[in-house]
Amino acid sequence: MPKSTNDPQTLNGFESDHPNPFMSFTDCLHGSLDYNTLSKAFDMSCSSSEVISPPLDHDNNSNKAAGVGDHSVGTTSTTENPSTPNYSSISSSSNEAAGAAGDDQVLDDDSDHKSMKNKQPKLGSDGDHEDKSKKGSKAKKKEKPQREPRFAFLTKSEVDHLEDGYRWRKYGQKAVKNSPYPRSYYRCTTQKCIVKKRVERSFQDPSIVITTYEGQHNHQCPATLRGNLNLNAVGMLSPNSLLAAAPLNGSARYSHEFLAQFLPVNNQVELPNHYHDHPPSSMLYSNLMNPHRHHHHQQQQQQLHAPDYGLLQDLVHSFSHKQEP
DNA sequence: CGTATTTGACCAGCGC
DNA sequence: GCGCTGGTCAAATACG
Repeated sequence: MPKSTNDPQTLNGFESDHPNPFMSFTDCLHGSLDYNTLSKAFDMSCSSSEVISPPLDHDNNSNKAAGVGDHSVGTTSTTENPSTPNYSSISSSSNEAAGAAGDDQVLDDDSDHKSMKNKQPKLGSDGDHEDKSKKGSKAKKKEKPQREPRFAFLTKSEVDHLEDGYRWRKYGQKAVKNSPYPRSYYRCTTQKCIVKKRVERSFQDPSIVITTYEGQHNHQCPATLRGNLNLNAVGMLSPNSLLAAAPLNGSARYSHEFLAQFLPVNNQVELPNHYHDHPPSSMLYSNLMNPHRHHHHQQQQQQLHAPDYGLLQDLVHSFSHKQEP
């Protein structure tokens, strides 16, 4: 799985020493970034900024799902093309929020209960009687499993499975309705770590990959441990690949503040020359927020504006609205 | 041979 | 109640 080491951004060396107070994706992923932080961000946005994103649920779930899909995970072709930065967006949702908003399934939290559920008697397996007992317990009470926080990264990349410094094991793949691209399900391979992630690719804009993380890592980033700072999540998902951010749940709202937390890098890191041609996230970010600037990036925007289905659409629209009051 | 991926089946939730 | 859909499991397979 670690085959795919894409990450165009590793080059930046951004996080290699992200000296700042801002958190890296990695931080976020392994929990350094307190969920509350995000919540706060959202709260702020809620109170201070306009709603740019409709609850995900307003659309049909399937559509959302349809919008994106993924394929090969393990790594197909890692296109480490420094010249082709990925643009990604981040979004998050909180447990409660998730449930409350009745958000859709793409990010749906219920994946948890599903996992809890005891499915599979499956052939061969001893599941039979166990299953029964399980069912019994299930029947007793289906205490809702607590939902894990989720963060979605909208990434513009040719690589489906973005290297984020953690090790993932693929445990499933499903075809996405209305999309030629499947959705892949991954689980952190670290023991006791329940973090999961879903990778989907927009079929309208196949260059966009949506990675949804669920839960927080309760361990150090393997890459970091190895001393390979370049493998930091941020490095992979890269700041320069940030496209936009959007909350996954209906209750959350976008905000500059929120985004700022994920798009800090630019502010504190000096970019390689080639980034002048391919401005990093912040650029894009500002672009998203201020469409009238950075013309040559409007392309990206347009892609995003395209009536996509699914999460992508939501995300995109959110931004669109935000931009155009 | 151990580990990771693929793939079909299973299950729960939701809408009708 | 039925069918659809998303999410997960685990046997089978692939890969090193």
